[in-house]
Amino acid sequence: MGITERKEREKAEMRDLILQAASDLFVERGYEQTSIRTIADKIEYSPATIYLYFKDKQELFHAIMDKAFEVLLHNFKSVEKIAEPISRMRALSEVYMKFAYAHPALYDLMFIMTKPMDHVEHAEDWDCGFQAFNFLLEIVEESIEAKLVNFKNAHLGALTVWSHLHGLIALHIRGRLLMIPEEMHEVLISESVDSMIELIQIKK
Amino acid sequence: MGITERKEREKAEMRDLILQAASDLFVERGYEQTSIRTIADKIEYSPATIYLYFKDKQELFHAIMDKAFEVLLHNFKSVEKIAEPISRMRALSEVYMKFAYAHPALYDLMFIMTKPMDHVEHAEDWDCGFQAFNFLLEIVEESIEAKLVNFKNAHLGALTVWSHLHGLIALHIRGRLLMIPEEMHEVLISESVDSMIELIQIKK
DNA sequence: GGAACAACTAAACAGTGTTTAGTACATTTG
DNA sequence: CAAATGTACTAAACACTGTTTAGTTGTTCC
Repeated sequence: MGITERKEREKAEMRDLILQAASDLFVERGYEQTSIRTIADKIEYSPATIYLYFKDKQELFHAIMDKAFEVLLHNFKSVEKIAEPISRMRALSEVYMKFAYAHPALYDLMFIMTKPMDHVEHAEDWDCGFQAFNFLLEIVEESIEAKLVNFKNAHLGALTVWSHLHGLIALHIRGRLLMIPEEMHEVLISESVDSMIELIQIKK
Repeated sequence: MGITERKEREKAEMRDLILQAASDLFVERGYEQTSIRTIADKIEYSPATIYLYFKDKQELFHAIMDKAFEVLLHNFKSVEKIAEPISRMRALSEVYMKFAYAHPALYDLMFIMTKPMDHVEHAEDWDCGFQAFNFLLEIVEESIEAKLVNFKNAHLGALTVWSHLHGLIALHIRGRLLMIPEEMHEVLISESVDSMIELIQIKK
């Protein structure tokens, strides 16, 4: 019965074709400028076809977000081999920042835009986000146990680190750092991350 | 010649009427759901009239943002009387957080949304943001001079504090804290701010 | 009273996300 | 093999969006 398998494969390929075209257009032109019609044009199908593979535009962009999280989580895994928790936290922060700078549009989709999250209310619907957060959470737990860091609990520590990183990126991506000369941005942001990781450590 | 004055006053009143209607609709239904037509309906004028007072939707929402910044800056002024810089920074942070929680839609407009900023490229076009940042900058400068805080320079300190506050609010407002139980959010966020202000101080 | 000007609007334009009804082809069945 | 079923796709429409144009109405000025 190879025939149904072939159909399934073709279906998956078509889904991927749409996803890839949408992702490319989104990265180069943004969300608003990526209309269902422009995606359809790019893959040379009619707009209605896209609705045979995705419920609506939101679901399509949620799928793009999921793929982006896969990349981020894959990058995260590269720091797992670092034994010392503080070094691992430093490395994780760097991977996170690098991802944001390499793919600002995708970062936007994952952590800033409302659109892909509008119908996500429960944690189960955002498994990818959960996994990424757990990565940080475990590092903080280990750091607390090793008395390297002085947070009341792991959630507080993880939230503090994450919100600092996110705040820097979000203000930058959304153009709110106009009051700081542009040539200072990069240096200042990486200095801010460094100093934050210094500050949270317990002084000996 | 009171006649031209009356006309000017009427023009300003009409502008304010549009602004207020748009602001109300935006706060209760969001940006997308606040169309030029719904604003026009609310004030019982035709959609085209709105374009006699604002170049486009973006300019209209930029004006709403400006008004929101006026409120924030007014709130900021209430901490000026606090002499001790660290206490003043703590108070400023609280005012900032309280504003964000009281007016999440406006906070979004001021610090997250791309729309009102799309045609703002130079600092001069964002005077309000500049003023708000300076408020924090001066406190950090004073704290550094008094050796209460150990940042290399004031810009680094201000960016660190602001991005942390913004990160917490932005992740919360845009629904990215799903991995943390909702009942913990408020406590955790205020604990995070407190601990940050503790950490940046020089230990004696 | 007639000209100039201002405020306002109806209607249209080009775009959006999405749905419906129907076509054309591949597969399965009698 | 021919007819029936099922699947993939699309043209066209619907109800919306921001914005512009041309034209109407009413006020102000000489």
